[in-house]
Amino acid sequence: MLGVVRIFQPVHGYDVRRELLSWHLDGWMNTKTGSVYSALKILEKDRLITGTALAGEPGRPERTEYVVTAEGEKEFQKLLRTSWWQVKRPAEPLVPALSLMLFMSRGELKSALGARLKQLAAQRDELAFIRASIEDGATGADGDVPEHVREVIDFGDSRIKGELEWTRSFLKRLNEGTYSFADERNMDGHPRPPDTIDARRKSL
Amino acid sequence: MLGVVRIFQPVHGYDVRRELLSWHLDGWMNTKTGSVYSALKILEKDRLITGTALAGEPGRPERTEYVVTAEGEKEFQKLLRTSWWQVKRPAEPLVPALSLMLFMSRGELKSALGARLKQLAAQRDELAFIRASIEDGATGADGDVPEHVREVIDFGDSRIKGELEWTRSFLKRLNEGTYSFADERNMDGHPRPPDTIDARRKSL
DNA sequence: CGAATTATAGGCAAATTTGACTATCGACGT
DNA sequence: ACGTCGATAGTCAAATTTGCCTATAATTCG
Repeated sequence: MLGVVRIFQPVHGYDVRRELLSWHLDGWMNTKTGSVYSALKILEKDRLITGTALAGEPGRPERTEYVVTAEGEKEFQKLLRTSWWQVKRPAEPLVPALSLMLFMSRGELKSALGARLKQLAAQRDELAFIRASIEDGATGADGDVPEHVREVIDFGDSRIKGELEWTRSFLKRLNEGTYSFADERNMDGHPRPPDTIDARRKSL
Repeated sequence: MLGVVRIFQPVHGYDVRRELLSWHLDGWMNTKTGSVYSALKILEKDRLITGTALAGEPGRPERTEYVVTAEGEKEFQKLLRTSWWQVKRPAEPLVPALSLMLFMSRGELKSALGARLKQLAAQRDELAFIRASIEDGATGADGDVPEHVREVIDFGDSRIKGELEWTRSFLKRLNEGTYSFADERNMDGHPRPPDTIDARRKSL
């Protein structure tokens, strides 16, 4: 990401990785270690940044520091502004599974949703913890995480709240017997009546 | 995606694309035309599906139909269940821009957020429209979209609601003068007082 | 001290995705 | 009868990403 270089320049690849981690952006972007270096190379090829090989210090000759060029600065502003002005839908990892939900059994699906509720709650706790570790008025001038990174946390938290709400309402619908699952299909194609009656039948 | 083949088998590549579109999954998954065919080839290589070349009909000899193997069925169940039991965080496209927000001006950011609110509202309207086009009790047996696809819509709608809430609260914070933007930095490094005072100063 | 682990720095082959392209058939208007 | 447009069906090179690998300094720990 061009922006990271823009903030921390001059930087080398390892710095970029480190800062992405320290701002806790790794959970919301898919940036693996390897892709940082190739991204930098591509940016350099496109003349948006320029790299200088640093040999200086004793045993560490292999290090390339990058700075943003004038062209890169222009491109950066353009990218930043379109990111803000244009809403882009993220790829939701649950959607494929959701489309295939009828291949599960109603019982397992309910259990899985319960597990998801717990995991989502745990994620929110973790976010709260990270948020609390950001100092009031931090500017990022020292090595610290600047205050506005809290917005990243809050943004994520809101999305999770949204998913929590949907999960609860979906669970309610499942309990009411909505939909006909793979293990419930009988002649007429209607869903089976809810659990109480099933249980009675079983006890016969 | 293995699952799509599982539902519609036997299918060929073009079918897969068509069904993904008809279920409106394209907005939440990143599946471009080309990737469908390579995905099918990989699944075939791994023996999860088997393809049969169909020449039959007049002018269209090039067509390969796929069915899921026994192994593929097992793998399918495994993938489906881990997708449900394990919450995975999506890559949020706004997060990079959010981290770089201080490189914007407060004014433009507020305008952009206003535009986002409108776009998000429009997306919800569109989702409502699609949702309404799904018939009650549809099973997907004919060419229609099965009823449970509504859950996909509702899931997405909840995420959007979450983003809407955050956007409004962020806008409020911006109006209160929180954070110090690139165009607002003065000696002491503190944010400027809120708009009212700015306006007064301007009128002098 | 010496060994093991962690932090620093980066490379690269293989897998995957992208996006633009080819080619045929049928329907439609003119 | 002809050109065009959209739907059908799929290919492929180039761009990108992934995972795992190398190597040295620094730090920890019994």
